Amino acid sequence: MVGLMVIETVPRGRGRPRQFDTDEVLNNLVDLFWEKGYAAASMTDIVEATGLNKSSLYNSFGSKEEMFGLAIDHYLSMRTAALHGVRDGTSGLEDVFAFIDAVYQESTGPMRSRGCLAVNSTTELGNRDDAMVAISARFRDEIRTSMRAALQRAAAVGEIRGEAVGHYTETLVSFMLSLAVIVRGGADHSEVEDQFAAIRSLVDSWRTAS
Amino acid sequence: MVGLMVIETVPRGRGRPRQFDTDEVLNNLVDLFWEKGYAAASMTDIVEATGLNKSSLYNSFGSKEEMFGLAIDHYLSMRTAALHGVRDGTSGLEDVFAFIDAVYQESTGPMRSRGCLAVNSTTELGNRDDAMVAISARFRDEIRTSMRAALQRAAAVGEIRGEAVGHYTETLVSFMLSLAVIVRGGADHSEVEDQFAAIRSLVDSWRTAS
DNA sequence: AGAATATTGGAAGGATCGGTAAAGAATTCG
DNA sequence: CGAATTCTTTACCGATCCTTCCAATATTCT
Repeated sequence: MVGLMVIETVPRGRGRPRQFDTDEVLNNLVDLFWEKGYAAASMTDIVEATGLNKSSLYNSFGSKEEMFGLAIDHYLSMRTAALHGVRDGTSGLEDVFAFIDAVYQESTGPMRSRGCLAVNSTTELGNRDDAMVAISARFRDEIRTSMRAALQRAAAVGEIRGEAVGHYTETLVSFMLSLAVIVRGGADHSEVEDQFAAIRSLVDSWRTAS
Repeated sequence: MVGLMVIETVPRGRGRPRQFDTDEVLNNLVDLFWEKGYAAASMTDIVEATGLNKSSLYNSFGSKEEMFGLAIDHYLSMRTAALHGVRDGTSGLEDVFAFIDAVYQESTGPMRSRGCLAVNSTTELGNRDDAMVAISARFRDEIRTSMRAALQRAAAVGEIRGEAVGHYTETLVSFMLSLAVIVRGGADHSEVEDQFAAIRSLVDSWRTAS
């Protein structure tokens, strides 16, 4: 099959090859901005976090603002990939519960105090930068679309009422965003537990009597 | 009636009296940090926003960090005052709906892009500063307590199921926090509208058949 | 009026901010 | 090998960061 080769082999240009892995640098950038936010992360922090020289960073990734943009994009890609598990699942409410469980794992894991990079960035830069507004909207839409897909499957098999899918979707989006805030705020275990108990109970209450 | 005078008359000290109103300065600080966040608000911004001289600010309010603390406290007092309307109301679900309406007004008003200072600060500084963690917790608890009080009144008169008050409370907290994120993120009118439609529909669904 | 007290204004402080220019090192192509 | 190209290193830039100091100003108490 002679087809379109989407992913080219890495073009080994003429000059000196890079001594770092772009994806690894991106991950380090994500971690840094996730932890400290945009403004509080200095170029010195970036140099330390990536292990690269300042000039190498500017040459390869542009300004701090551009690095942040790349980091956010990278983060969103990861999140989107995770969300597609729910969106493209095969069951209905079961997929929703599985997703909630996954979020629960992260919300009680060692990285919990970082919250969500998208939410953190939205509240830090949301009203100042048009690009950030677009990214924020895309992030919420990604959640929304995935939740709705699962809920529509649930409605299709009669697990829940079809007319309520819209409201239910918004409710799930709401829980996801607020959890990011709560976890980032250093809430203790019981408070997080209460939130998850509430959302699980709520989703469960959506089941039709059948 | 000879009693304890809690509020003394303002002690007019010996020297030159202040030429500014402390409360007004505090309001200006709140507005600034609300709009720009902590890190992005420079001392120059603070000077401009308050109209005071830099030295006057340091003399009367301490460092930038202390000013931020005072601003957050001030903000929380205002929020708490507003929440006590719900907490100490006389009806049940009706008070909840009234509160939702009030939040709706703010979420669609001219200041909507500021979101909530407490939420913004939580996501910006939440995991770095113990004092911020405490303030974040206090803020959430304030909402939680008020919502629970209203829901308990609702349960007492049979509007809703008493066993569900806990879960319902968490759900309302969740909506309040996520709305702050959504609004701050520059969401368009329809998205905000969808969120409110969902929460109103949800609360309405809590009503017992009776 | 004079001493005491407090705020105000402006200038300057060291540190750190994000960013850049130029030389050195490593690799590929002719 | 030598030219061309690219990345890395080092040093440095002006601007801005938050903060402090000190003299000038304004008010109250004696």
